Amino acid sequence: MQKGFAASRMCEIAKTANINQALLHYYFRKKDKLFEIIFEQETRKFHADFLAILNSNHTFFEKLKMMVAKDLENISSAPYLPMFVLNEMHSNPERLNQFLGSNHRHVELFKVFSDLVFKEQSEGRIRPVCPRQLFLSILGLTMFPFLGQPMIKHVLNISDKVFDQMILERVEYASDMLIRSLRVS
Amino acid sequence: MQKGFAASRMCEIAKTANINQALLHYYFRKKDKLFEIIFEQETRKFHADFLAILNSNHTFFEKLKMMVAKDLENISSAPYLPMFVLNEMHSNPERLNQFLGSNHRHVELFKVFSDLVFKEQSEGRIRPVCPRQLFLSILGLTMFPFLGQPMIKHVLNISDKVFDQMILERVEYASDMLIRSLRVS
DNA sequence: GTCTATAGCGGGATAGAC
DNA sequence: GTCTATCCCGCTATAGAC
Repeated sequence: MQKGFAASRMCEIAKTANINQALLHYYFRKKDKLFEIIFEQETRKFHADFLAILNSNHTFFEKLKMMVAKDLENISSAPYLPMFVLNEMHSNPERLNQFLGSNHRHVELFKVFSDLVFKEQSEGRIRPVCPRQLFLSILGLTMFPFLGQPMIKHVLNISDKVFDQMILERVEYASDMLIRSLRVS
Repeated sequence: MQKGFAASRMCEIAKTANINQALLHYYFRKKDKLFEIIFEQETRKFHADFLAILNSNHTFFEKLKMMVAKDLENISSAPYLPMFVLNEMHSNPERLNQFLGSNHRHVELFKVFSDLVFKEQSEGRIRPVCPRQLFLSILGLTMFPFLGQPMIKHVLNISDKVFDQMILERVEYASDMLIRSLRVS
């Protein structure tokens, strides 16, 4: 996940797993196949958590905060995942169809979100807003710190510890920002 | 820039440039060296534009909007750049010191931004806010759509044309969001 | 299932003619 | 400067013993 598909070496993966390179091939056949399994597995959790929150009984603003919190929590436990997934889709867009093309899980997820936004909007609880822009903003606010982690640590001139602290504080900061931008007053 | 360092092929680069692979090596010696030149060159512009805006005579909110607009404009003309830069720093953090370690351009840029935020804050024109969090938010709101472009197009189920339109509208959306979150009222 | 050894090729880099 | 031909290493993948 740290190095991405092309820069990863089968022998290095085997060594890290304390097994032989031949054994690694015995289990997964091909590097491609190993990749697909990891990719699919790691992606699934995000989808499930988001959907559970959207379908819960909380207010919209509560849901927003929960999404931000859960997203930051999930990524924190696998900080290389966002870059891994997004980079692979950049350098190899065919993979997209390969995995997401067949099932429409993700498209459906956004539809649930979008319907919810329109409902809140028509009932006057939030300002008029484009659901797409809002969705991108949520993901951008949570995922970007991890996507840019090495550069950010350098530019902000902070240690690993301060970075982690910043991520903890980001739940409050990002959800507050989203909510302020949506309030009708 | 699309495929990243590891997945890029010298022969493919040569073919695209309509030259011979040997000639490519004649000019740049090594793949590494070619990479460094591109990396350094492409990174420079962002820094200069940001600094110019921060040092201009506009109000803070105007500056915010200009930063968002200029950032989106710059990235739009090189949509693969953010992923190229950030991914390379992920998979090969040593490069960071190699390029940014020696000169402190970027650290200084953030200091200018940070000082400005504190000034606005102490003079009561914006709510108290952590400059780091705000800085990350600006970059996240502008860069994420490009970092996640292939996945976003799929999840939102939109065409290239709609995506481009969305980016145009994002200047208003993102700056509005930032400003709403900072207003004192 | 787990290992050693190696096939086989893709790709970076160079030699050397022109 | 520009080309063709080629070296050679690194990496995926497999063959085959145990």
